[in-house]
Amino acid sequence: MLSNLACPLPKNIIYLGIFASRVISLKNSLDRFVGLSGKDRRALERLQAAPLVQRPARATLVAEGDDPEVVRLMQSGWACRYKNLPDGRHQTVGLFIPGDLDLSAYVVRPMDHSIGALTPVSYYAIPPHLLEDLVNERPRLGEALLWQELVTSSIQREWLLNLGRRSALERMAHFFVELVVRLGAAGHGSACECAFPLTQVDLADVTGITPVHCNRTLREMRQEGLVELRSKRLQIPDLRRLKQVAMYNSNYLHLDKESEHLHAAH
Amino acid sequence: MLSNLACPLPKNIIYLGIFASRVISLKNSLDRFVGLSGKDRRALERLQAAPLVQRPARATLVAEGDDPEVVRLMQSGWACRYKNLPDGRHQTVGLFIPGDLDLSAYVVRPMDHSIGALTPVSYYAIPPHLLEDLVNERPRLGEALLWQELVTSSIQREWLLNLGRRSALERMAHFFVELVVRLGAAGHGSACECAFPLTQVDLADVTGITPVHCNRTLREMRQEGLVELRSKRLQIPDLRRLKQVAMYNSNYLHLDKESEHLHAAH
DNA sequence: CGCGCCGTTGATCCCGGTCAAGTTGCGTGG
DNA sequence: CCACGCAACTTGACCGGGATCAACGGCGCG
Repeated sequence: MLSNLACPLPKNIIYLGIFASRVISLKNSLDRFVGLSGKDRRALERLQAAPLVQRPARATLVAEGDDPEVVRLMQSGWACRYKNLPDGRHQTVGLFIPGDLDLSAYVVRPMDHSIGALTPVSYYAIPPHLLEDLVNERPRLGEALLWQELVTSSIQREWLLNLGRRSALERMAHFFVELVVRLGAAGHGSACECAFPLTQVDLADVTGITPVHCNRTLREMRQEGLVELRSKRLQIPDLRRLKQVAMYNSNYLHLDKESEHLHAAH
Repeated sequence: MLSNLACPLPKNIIYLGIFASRVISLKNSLDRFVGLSGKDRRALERLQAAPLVQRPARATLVAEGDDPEVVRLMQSGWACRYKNLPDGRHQTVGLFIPGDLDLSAYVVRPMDHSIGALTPVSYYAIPPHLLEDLVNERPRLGEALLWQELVTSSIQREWLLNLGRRSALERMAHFFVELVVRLGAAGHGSACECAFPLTQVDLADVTGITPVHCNRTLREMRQEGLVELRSKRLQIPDLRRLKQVAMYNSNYLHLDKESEHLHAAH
């Protein structure tokens, strides 16, 4: 599975900048959810003690059946969760971008899916007990983690709707919109453009179609002026129209909690 | 949406028996995950203070966009989560059976999906603050709730694989196996038989196909001797074969934590 | 220079969707 | 008691989105 993806996220440099204060992205994302006090934030900074692991594109970070030993906080690059069937079929069931957290190891149990690097990645390998201490000390952080998990769960439900009821073109449109929105919220890319390091095969794995049909659908979208996909970058000429095509409803990302910051911070 | 389902879970009587000690099923399910101490269990019993709500079949328990005000602990009957598209298409994205918990309200935010009763249901309407107090007092319970949520998430991932890569027949087979296993683990039904109050339309909503094709697929399964579905009961003559057809792998339900009970209890 | 990954396109097939028309069975009201 | 209505289930005929199989071009890298 090791390979060498030619264009490893041009924006990595920016990610690194954002992570100058290394856990800031996680703090931002947790903060958005529940509102953190100064003490909560300082407690979070202890995560910086965790080692930073680097892996090449296409590396398997954790395989189905493994007992994961660390909680992973993505620092740069993209990764995905995926599941296999014994006859070779497989489906991507989730996407990690920088700032995303994988809590699989937080409550120990064998993995029911695998995690693979889509690009070269780096992540903090956080020992579960470190997180556990943190949560015992600052219960609000535990709530924040539950929040994180609930949002991940919510995205999965939208993907279920995607795979169950949207057409191939609608699925791809929906995925593209979700992508710019999530990346935008995390501080990468604008409202209508972002990095897109996935191959067409990767994209087919995400959308539950075949690579061939993925190619044809992309051509159609290109001809319709819905998206442009060149040199590992995604451009959306008319986001409003793409959202219409995708029947996109942003409610499932729960990105609108900013107003509630006031409640807990002090 | 109100209707009158003729056969409201013959086993309700048994459910009621099981709930003689009303939260026992929740305790069992949480206990399986993390192991609870005597104090944890006694704390859980405070949930009995929550009011027991009854709703008819086909009632909407919570609608997309609502701000849910209570955490729901299913006591009897079946319910499901579902999502709609503006043009009328919709997809079931999760199933509630007795003992299941919906934490949507635990961290307040508008619902990104709806919850509907598939049969007459009753559930405990737990005020979030009650749960919050419980968790602050007994952090282990917070961990148990996170566990619950992680397993729910895991089931959703398996459903993603289902919708993305399994054929109609495989999906239905997989759903049936999951059902007997989950119901069995919750103490309802045997390894090869259980209640099945869903209509073919409900089943089509779950499996992401049309009711017509659902009917034909059921016929095929019946002819193959894979399942029998009569008078709201599901019978599986040869569970092993059905599992093979479904390419079923039980790892995602994480039902094998019993051995770890010892760790925390005292 | 050649191999392998990625993207692209054509030809053909088939699973599952769509439309339409029954049938069955139960609950309700005359 | 029967008539009616409606929801669930069933089946047939046809269609089409997407899968499958196969081939080829571009290009980065060893």
